[in-house]
Amino acid sequence: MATRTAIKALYHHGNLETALVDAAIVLVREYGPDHLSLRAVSAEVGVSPSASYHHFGDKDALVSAIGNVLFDRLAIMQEKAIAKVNGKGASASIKKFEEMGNAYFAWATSEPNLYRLMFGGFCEINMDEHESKAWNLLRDGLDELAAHGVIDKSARNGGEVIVWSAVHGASSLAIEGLMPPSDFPLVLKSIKRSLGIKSKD
Amino acid sequence: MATRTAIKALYHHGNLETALVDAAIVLVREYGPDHLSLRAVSAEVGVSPSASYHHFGDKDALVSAIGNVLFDRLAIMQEKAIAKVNGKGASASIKKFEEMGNAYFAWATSEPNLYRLMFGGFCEINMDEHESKAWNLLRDGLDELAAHGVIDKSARNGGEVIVWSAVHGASSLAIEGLMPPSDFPLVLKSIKRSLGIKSKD
DNA sequence: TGTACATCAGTGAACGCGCGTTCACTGATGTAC
DNA sequence: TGTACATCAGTGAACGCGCGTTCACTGATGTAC
Repeated sequence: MATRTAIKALYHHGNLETALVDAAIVLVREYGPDHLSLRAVSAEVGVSPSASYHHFGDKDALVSAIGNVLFDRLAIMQEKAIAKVNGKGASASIKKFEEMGNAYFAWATSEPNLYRLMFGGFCEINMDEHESKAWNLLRDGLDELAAHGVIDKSARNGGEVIVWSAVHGASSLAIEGLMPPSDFPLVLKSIKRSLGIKSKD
Repeated sequence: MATRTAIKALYHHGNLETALVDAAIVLVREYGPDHLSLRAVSAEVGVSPSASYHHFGDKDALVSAIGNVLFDRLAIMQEKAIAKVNGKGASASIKKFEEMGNAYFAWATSEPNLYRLMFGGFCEINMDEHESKAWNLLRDGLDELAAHGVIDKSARNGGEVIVWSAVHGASSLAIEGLMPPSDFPLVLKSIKRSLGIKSKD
């Protein structure tokens, strides 16, 4: 029954929690992490401001939920980029590693406001769940490089921190207009050099 | 005359602009860059909210002023750190370079809220004046390394972006609890490796 | 040195606004018999 | 299958608040003569 469904859609939402998070992401993307308000998010979804309180204890809880979703999305973008790389040898593992970095940087710079929310101290990030998703990608990538003998043990050790620092730093500086995005290849090359991966160019 | 001075101190401030910026920094340091309000800043100084408008066109102008002052302070900290290094040879230039990085990281992690204001998209940074102060320090440091033959031309090229990305990234990740501060030496070592500077340890 | 006056640097009341959060409520849904 | 009722997922009005900004104003200061 169309009426039934329409009423249901209007009244008992069914997916309010997800809808609120999605709407919040739309608003953050547009107006920035400061300037986010529960009332605006509720209005965007078409629900009363107080409805949110059935799903989130307070505004901070919503913001943290957003943060965790964004970490997921970023990781998914990276996974897609890796999946596009064909082959299995040492050079494929290098290519995957590069594409992971490129995907990260591309996502960050194309979504500056979302990236600011993630890393600007706005949200509590659930380390166990989401940091480790980003972290695991990086760890696996480095492990693969090590397994193919592309990097040695001493470079493997602490590689995650080294790589993430450089890529995150470049993303952040580019977003804030302190580094031209076109310089990212330089940063990527320096990361490879610091890990002992020879550049082809 | 004491009375005269007291009245003057109360009324015509003389240094309101500076006082507002200083008070704002105190408040940002404590409560974060979001949560800064012109009214709170004015109250902190002991002046009416509208007084600020004789010195700053709007809130954003004050925030940008803060940002520029903070970039200065950070650069000054680094200059102090460099100044403590004795000697003139190649190894002194390496030591200076390391201390510059350490000073940057130490300042950032000890003032997370100030650092967030600088790099969180809150303020317009006056590139010509202040970015170049940070930039010039880095440029000079790298030039000195090159002059002493510690790094070669290909490493010198683009060195600023590479170093700043890594150090800024590590600072930001540490502040957000995504990297233990004790890992910074690893990052510093990797920077040196990527520039071709041999680690002593 | 004293006075008149322009300018400077503040005051304080008021504006309209959007915010987070609360509360008593009610319509829709699911379940037990 | 039908009914009674508990629970779920919303409504909407209201709260008190702090905000950025404006405006007409006034006391203090500096300057010209």
